[in-house]
Amino acid sequence: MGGQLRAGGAGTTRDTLLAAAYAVIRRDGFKGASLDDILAGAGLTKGALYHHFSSKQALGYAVLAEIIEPYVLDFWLSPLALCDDPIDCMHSVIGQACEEIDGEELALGCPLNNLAQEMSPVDEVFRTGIDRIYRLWREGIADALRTGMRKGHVRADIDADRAATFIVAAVEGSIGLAKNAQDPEILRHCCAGLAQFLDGLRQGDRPMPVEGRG
Amino acid sequence: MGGQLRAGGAGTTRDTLLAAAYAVIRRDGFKGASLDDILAGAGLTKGALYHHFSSKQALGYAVLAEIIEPYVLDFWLSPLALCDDPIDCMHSVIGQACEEIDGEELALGCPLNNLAQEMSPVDEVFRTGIDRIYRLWREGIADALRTGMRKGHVRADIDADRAATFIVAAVEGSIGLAKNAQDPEILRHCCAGLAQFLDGLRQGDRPMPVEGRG
Amino acid sequence: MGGQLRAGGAGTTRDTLLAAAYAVIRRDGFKGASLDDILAGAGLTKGALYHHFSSKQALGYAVLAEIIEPYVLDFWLSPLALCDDPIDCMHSVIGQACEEIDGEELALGCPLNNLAQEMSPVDEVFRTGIDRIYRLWREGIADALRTGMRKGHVRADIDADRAATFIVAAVEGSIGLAKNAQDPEILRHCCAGLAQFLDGLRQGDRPMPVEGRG
Amino acid sequence: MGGQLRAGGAGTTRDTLLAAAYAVIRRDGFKGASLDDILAGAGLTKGALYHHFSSKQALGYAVLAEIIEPYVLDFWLSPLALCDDPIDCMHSVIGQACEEIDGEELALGCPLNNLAQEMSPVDEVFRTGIDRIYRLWREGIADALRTGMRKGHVRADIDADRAATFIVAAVEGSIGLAKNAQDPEILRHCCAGLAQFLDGLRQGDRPMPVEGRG
DNA sequence: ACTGACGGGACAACCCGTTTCT
DNA sequence: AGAAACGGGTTGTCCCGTCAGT
Repeated sequence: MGGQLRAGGAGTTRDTLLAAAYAVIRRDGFKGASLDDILAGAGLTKGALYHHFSSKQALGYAVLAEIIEPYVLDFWLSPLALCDDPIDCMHSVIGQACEEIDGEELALGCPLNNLAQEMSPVDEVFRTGIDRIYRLWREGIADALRTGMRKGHVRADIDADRAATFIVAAVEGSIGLAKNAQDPEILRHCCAGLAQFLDGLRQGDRPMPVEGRG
Repeated sequence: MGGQLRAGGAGTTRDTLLAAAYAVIRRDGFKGASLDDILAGAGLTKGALYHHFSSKQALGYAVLAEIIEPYVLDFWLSPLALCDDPIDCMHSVIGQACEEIDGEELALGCPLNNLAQEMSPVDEVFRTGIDRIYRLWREGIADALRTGMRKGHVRADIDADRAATFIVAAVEGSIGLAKNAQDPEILRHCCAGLAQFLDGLRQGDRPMPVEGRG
Repeated sequence: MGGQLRAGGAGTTRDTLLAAAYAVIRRDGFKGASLDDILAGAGLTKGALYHHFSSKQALGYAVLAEIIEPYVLDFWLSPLALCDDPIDCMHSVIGQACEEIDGEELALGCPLNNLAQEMSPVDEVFRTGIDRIYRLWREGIADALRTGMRKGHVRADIDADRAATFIVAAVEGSIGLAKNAQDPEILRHCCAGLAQFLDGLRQGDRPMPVEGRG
Repeated sequence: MGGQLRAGGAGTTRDTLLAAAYAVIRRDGFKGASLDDILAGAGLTKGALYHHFSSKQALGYAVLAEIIEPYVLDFWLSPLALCDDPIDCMHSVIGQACEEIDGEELALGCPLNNLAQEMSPVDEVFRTGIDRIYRLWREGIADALRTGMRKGHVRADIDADRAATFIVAAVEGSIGLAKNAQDPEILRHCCAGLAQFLDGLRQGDRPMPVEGRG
């Protein structure tokens, strides 16, 4: 494809469209995102959009696969590949998430969860693409937990797949709750609960006592 | 609201509209729900709707306040008012939720979370109404945990508000994850993780061992 | 239906829409007819149109069934029901058509043939509806010819169905040719040829000599 | 036109475009034929098209003049130049047309008539070009009839121009009627009627008896 | 000679609200 | 109280034409 010609340089028109679409979709949802808004944000016109994408659906699928998927997997999984103790690692990733998500970012929620709740009942392609990301996310955590078991950091009597699934669910639920409350305090409380659950997975049985009441 | 005037009689036109709106909104989201679809489901016409509600927004707010709020609070909180041990009680409520949510119900997700993720960033009235329900839900659980502390069923060194917030977040996250996966197994795994967290709150320190790997 | 309420009075909104659509479709074809043009001609708006018709297709089908079909059948068949000699009768109908079709009317052609040539290869519903009209038209002529045979006006050794089919084809072909030429002379020449064919069907074997050269 | 410059070589890019455009226009009409479809069929892109043709209209005019005109005139007129008896000759040409036009070909109708009915009221250049072809067609038949008169094959008391015009009209009407019916039987019936008309033009006055009823 | 990106406009479909009338 | 007609606006889609680049 002609795309190869400029694969080296960043900032193709296609990338501009994806970025603008990502921003509007995140704010207004997929159905609520108007193409005119996206195009205004990208500084382009209908002709450009329909040259690169056959439909609004196709644009949305590309945003999911090329923007959201790498972002989520990179943020949550790549630290796990480098760390020694997966529980320590997840603690720090969650802490980082709590810090980064503030102000306007907080009110927008998780782009993956937003799409999932809106589109999965009505669009099978979206649902499949989102399911793929969730599966990779869960498998990445489960693999890290199993590695941690072999190294003696994680209790061996737990089911890594189930724990990973619950961790993902709790993360998404926490962000979603804080998004609606528009209150970073809520997010921190949830992160504390999640941290408590993570500590329950540590080798050495006895969970860490919860930090004193605020 | 005017609904109180005819609260005695069942099956009013207003109730029919609310029920039909609830069904369509749950499936298609609020923006995606067309008034024509709702009206067709109710067997009524525009005139009836705008006689009872001033706008689509007003209809949505009424669905939230009169259908979703009582449903959520009744399902999750009323058992806690009757039980002795809140942790046992929540175990059974969660178990009930896991059983009830299957097939088509599973794919539709939690009506409260659906509305929250879709509307809270773009409609402040919705956000406030949803926030109210989440707050009541969290307070109900926190109150039950505090009562359980006094009775000696719950560890005294935890923060009841934080734990309650995390529980609500984990519940919504679990349903949301299972909704996208369309897989009741996912929901059961998440419930097991949540149960594990709940057991960590028990007086008597040592968490229940997780059931053996499937 | 509510339509019964105003069935007695002429000039319903629906009729206005049909008439305006007929005019624009006849001029620009079905695909070329813009809804905005039709609505401007009717003095109405989108809301009115989509209240009465579910789509542009549905509007087109209604124009075919409620405007074009009665017009064609009434113009060509009702005289045959009253006449004694079908060949005399068709002579006069064809003569009437030649006179009526002039100027702007000539350049627009036959509305039935226009729709047939444009839509029959790409829209099965149109094709079926048009085929129905052509069938009724052919059958009406064939019945009249058979009646004429019994009365001794028409040769008994011809196939009435085949003759009727050819007559319809020749009529449409003649109008179509004159439409493109925008020349009423062409139409008159064709009508003369058709008249010659009709005379060949008369009882008394020997065809009328053609009128002398122009 | 520039086409003459490369008339010697077959399979030029220009010819490819014309062939692809002819195929799509025949199926979808001129307005309905999208340039993207034509280009996809030709395996070329916009740049190639607008290098050879200044607009979609120009492409259509070229299809008419360089594809349709030679095809129609060659099919209908060249046999007449070789035959001795024009009526015998037309019988065989019509019979050939009846045999060749079947299945998918039947449903597409006559490319000349298709263009005429769609475009002649809205595009004067098309109308003129089509009129030219019809005129040449009619004149070719009329000339053959006049030659036949001199040789004694054709009745001398008819107007050759009028007869030729009616023959062309009847041919187009017959193909058009069969196209809509999607029934080769209709076409055969019409051809029989046309054959009957042709026999009425023979020297020797008495028309051939029609074949017995089917 | 030909490619691909892009501009800009038009169209059908849909949707929410209002109003009139029964 | 409710049915039906209608207004007015927005959205996704598609399509023709141009232009810089090779």
